[in-house]
Amino acid sequence: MRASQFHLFTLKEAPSDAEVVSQKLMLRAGMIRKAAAGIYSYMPLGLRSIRKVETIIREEMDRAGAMELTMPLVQPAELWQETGRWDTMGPEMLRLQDRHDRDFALQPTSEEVVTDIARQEIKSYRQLPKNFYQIQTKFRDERRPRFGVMRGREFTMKDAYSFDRSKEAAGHSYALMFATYTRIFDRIGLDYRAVAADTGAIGGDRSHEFQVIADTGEDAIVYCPDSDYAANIELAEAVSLLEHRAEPGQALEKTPTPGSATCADVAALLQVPLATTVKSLVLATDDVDAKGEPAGVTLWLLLVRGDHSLNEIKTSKLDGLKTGFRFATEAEIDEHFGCKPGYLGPIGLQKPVKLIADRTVAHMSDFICGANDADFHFTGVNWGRDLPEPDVVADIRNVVEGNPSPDGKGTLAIQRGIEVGHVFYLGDKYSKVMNATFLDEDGKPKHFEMGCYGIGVTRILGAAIEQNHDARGIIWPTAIAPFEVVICPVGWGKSQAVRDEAQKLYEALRAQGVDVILDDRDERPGVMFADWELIGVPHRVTIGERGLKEGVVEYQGRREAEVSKLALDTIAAHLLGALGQA
RNA sequence: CGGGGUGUAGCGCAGUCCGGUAGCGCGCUUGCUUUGGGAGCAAGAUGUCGGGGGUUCGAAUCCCUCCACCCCGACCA
Repeated sequence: MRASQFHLFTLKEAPSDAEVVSQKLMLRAGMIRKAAAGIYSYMPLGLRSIRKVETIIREEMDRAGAMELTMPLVQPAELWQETGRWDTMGPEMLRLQDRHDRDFALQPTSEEVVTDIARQEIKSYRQLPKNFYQIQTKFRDERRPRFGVMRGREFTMKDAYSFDRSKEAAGHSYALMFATYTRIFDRIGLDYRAVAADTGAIGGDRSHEFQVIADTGEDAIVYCPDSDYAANIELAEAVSLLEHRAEPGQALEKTPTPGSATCADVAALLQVPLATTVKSLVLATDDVDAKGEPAGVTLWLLLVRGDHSLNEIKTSKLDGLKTGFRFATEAEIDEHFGCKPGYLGPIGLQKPVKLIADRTVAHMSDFICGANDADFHFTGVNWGRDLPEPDVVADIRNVVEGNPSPDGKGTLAIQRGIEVGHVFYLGDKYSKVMNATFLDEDGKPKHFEMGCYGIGVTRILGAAIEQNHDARGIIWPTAIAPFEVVICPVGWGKSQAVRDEAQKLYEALRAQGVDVILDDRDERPGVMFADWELIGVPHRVTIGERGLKEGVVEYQGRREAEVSKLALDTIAAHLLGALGQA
């Protein structure tokens, strides 16, 4: 490719509405252009990187025996009504009508369509296993699109769906996809980690996320440096930090704590460690009677140690809270506790509430909690003596750095991550409701055991940049760079020797299959260097008259601080070597 | 969806309080000079001042209304 024929358009300043670094750099480098909130055009430069990601995914999916197809972007409401998701998906799914007023959805995902395909096409266990995938545009009408391509509304996703005859076979499909994802992300060349993940609305018992490590990631991932334990913080198990409860050593005392409404304030005021305090959080569930009519409200008091935070995902799995909960209103709190938030505690309630203690809290003694009296806390509180044992003891907190690993092999560390892939075991959730069956060996119909596997293609670009950039711009991993090598001739317009040598090298590299661009725009060197550093091409060769007189050209890797001079006749081999290693 | 903010040239911004010929920098076009890290000089082009309505002799500026976009939060296969 010659730069004069390519559409290059770089900006010195990023549009003011761009927030994260990947979004700014992609806009400045001319890779994307915004059309509306969360909706982008992929310009030729950006599309080149997209295509490289897609190619790697295709090669590895095909290698794993999966088959590519494409399913419709506009999907009929009937299929979504079959699974009930037409009603449960909410406004995240964009709906539209055709000229006959029939309802359709822009696909946010394709379980319904693919399950419909399977039930029509797959009749026998002899046809199993099968794995269908597509690389397709998705649309999710996010309440708040942000971070450029990291959380867009329209985006490209590879979604795959496996069909198996048994749970055991589905386990093999899952393992194969896990291994395939590992190969894909290894090839792309990003620093990533596979972590156990919450299964969310899908349910099922197995799920892993592939997280690209970046400080700007939206997810917190927990891992143990001394073992292979790794999980999303939503899921990561928090063990009790106290082996067993110590005997009471202090008397219960009501202590004035004026103006100290948070655990941190109380600990500072009383000059005790934050870990001796207990935080009270109040949730509410709206009860219904047998007829489905509203039947009052149940309040739940959740206790976590003062330096810990509530994990709402874990909480939502507890009996009684599975069907949804909300934070209690001030009126409800006042009615049950006789006190405003800030000084709440489990002792001296006006009305009964369900008491749930975190594992660590259940083992604490001589702790400090609110006294249900404004500007007062209890100190020296002990279970059994000062208040009854909690109704439920459960893991309801987020782990923090340094906690023991649940596998008992060391302590936990935490990093931020960007979710770029997700593998799910679905079971028969969709095949059952859509009555998708095949005839098994025994002649009886059985529901497919399914799995689904997503990769955010466009998000990978954002994640790659979040992880790899400097003050000058993007630093692409070679595998997904829009170009592998750029040749910058200095004095293109006036030096025949420079033109000749630049073109010779360009042709030689092309003949070797190198993805090279020749900057024949006759720009000044500063302009060329700045553009290509912004765009992030990993290898640059500079050819000028000055060097040619000595028979050398200059090479600079995008990550290298210094240029190195190389003999003209060795540069092609040097580049091939550098690319081979990448 | 709740709270906050911003809309003026392709991009970044000033002008709005206090109404009176729409500006600056970058980019773009043309010419000359220059040529190893975002060149200099000169001459140019580009705006329904987010939309609609109102007040006024006169509105980017004041009032009403709608819209878009951004940030924080909540939400999230």
